[in-house]
Amino acid sequence: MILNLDLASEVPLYQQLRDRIVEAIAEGVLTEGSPLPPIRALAADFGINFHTVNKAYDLLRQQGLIRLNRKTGAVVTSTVADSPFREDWTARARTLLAEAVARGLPADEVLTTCDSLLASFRTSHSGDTP
Amino acid sequence: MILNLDLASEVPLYQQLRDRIVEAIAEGVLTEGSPLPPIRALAADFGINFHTVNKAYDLLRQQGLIRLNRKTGAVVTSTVADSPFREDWTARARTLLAEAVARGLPADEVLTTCDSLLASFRTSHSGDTP
Amino acid sequence: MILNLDLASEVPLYQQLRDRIVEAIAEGVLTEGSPLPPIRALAADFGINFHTVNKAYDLLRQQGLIRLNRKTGAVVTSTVADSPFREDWTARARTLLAEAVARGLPADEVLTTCDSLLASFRTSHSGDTP
Amino acid sequence: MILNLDLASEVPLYQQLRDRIVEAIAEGVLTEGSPLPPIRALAADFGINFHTVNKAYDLLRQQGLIRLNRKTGAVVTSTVADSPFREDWTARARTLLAEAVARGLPADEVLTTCDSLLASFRTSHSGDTP
DNA sequence: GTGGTCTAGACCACT
DNA sequence: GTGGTCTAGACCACG
Repeated sequence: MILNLDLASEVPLYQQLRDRIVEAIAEGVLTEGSPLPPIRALAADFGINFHTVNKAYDLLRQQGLIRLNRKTGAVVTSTVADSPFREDWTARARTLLAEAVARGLPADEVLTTCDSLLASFRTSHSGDTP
Repeated sequence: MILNLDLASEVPLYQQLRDRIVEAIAEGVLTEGSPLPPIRALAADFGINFHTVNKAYDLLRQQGLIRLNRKTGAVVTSTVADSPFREDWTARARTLLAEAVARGLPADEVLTTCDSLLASFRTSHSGDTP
Repeated sequence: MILNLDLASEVPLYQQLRDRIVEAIAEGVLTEGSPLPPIRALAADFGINFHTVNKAYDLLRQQGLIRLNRKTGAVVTSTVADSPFREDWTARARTLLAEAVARGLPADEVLTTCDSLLASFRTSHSGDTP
Repeated sequence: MILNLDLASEVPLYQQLRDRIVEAIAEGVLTEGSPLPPIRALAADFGINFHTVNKAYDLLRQQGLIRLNRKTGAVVTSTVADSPFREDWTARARTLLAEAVARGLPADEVLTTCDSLLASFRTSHSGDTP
């Protein structure tokens, strides 16, 4: 698993880390039961504070995407999207899509982009379980 | 134009305000040349400080969505999405879509949701001039 | 004389107008004694308020670049840069050049750009009086 | 780092502050990674409100010259001039140079002044690490 | 102890 | 009557 962090970005490191891991899960690179690297190891890899990694893992735990355990470390869990999540997500998607439309992107181009992005997830995912 | 702000939200007020206005533009409720309410008037409507509204308007100005003018007030401008915006937007969309997939939402359902949201923009927009 | 105004720009119209006229003088398109278009005619050309043009002309008058007269209209005057102007200009140049350097432009490239811009003025100017 | 602000100037304080910091970066007084004074400390130094300093810092952040962080405070970042900046800067340089020429400054004197100003940046910069 | 947000209220420039 | 600037002071989030 290769994660790209941008140290110069405006986005907080823990947020980037969470985002990259979420993307890895969506892509199927990480599946249910997959172990995540130990916090300290990952922190050492990036040369960042382990508290930062800890915070990212904690965010993922709160969202039910991983389980933290002293023995097993952090492992990916399977989740079902509950209703509150759907509502929240749809509201955020609404804002993001609105931004694209307001900035002049044609709706069909936006939808095509979404489709491509989703396809990139599906492809990598389906490849794992033939 | 009715804008919903959540005073108890984690999201800063000025951010919410910006988001609601972006959505209004996407919906076609606000079109090129549409005047936005004066800063102080809008602040009074919501019972918030005019500096907060000012910050939201300033964000919109930075993104080229509105123009601020002492004479004419704030008016919506037409914009064309430039290349940096497209890249940035796609990256953000990627993260958002990944979150949905990682949380267990089927890709086709996600795409349907996006389509519906985009359609809701199109509908309101085209509905203005039958 | 063709002046390009950007109605969508952040820069005030009267400022743009002043800038374009200053550039025309530097280029030699307008020389000492050249008449400027009547305020109302210029305003009509651009479809802007004549007060805006008036303000631009007034700025130019304050800086000694033109003379306003009921009979002759606005005519370009020859000026010699006085000491206060030199100081003020140098300070502004310092800030502008600093911005280029701070943003990573190499000093020699910046100087070359300045040279090219100045050459473009010289060329047009010298062509008028062979 | 000594910054000169003119409280009586037409130029907004936050703008002056931004300009002085940009100059300090160009001079090499501030280099990549250099910490800027905390907003409130700088405000106290000048006897101005911290919101004013905040606005100056925010401008610098928007232009990619500094990074703001709750942990590390404000630090100078290295930037590469992108194409839009180059165009914008050249347009502004054109106007500024035109003003000098229109006011009667000989082109070669103008160029010499630019050269001197740029040299003053280079000198201070290279002089730090002999 | 840092920057970020929000409130409150002043005066100014422009028109 | 508009947005723009500046001051003053509060509380919060982050680390």
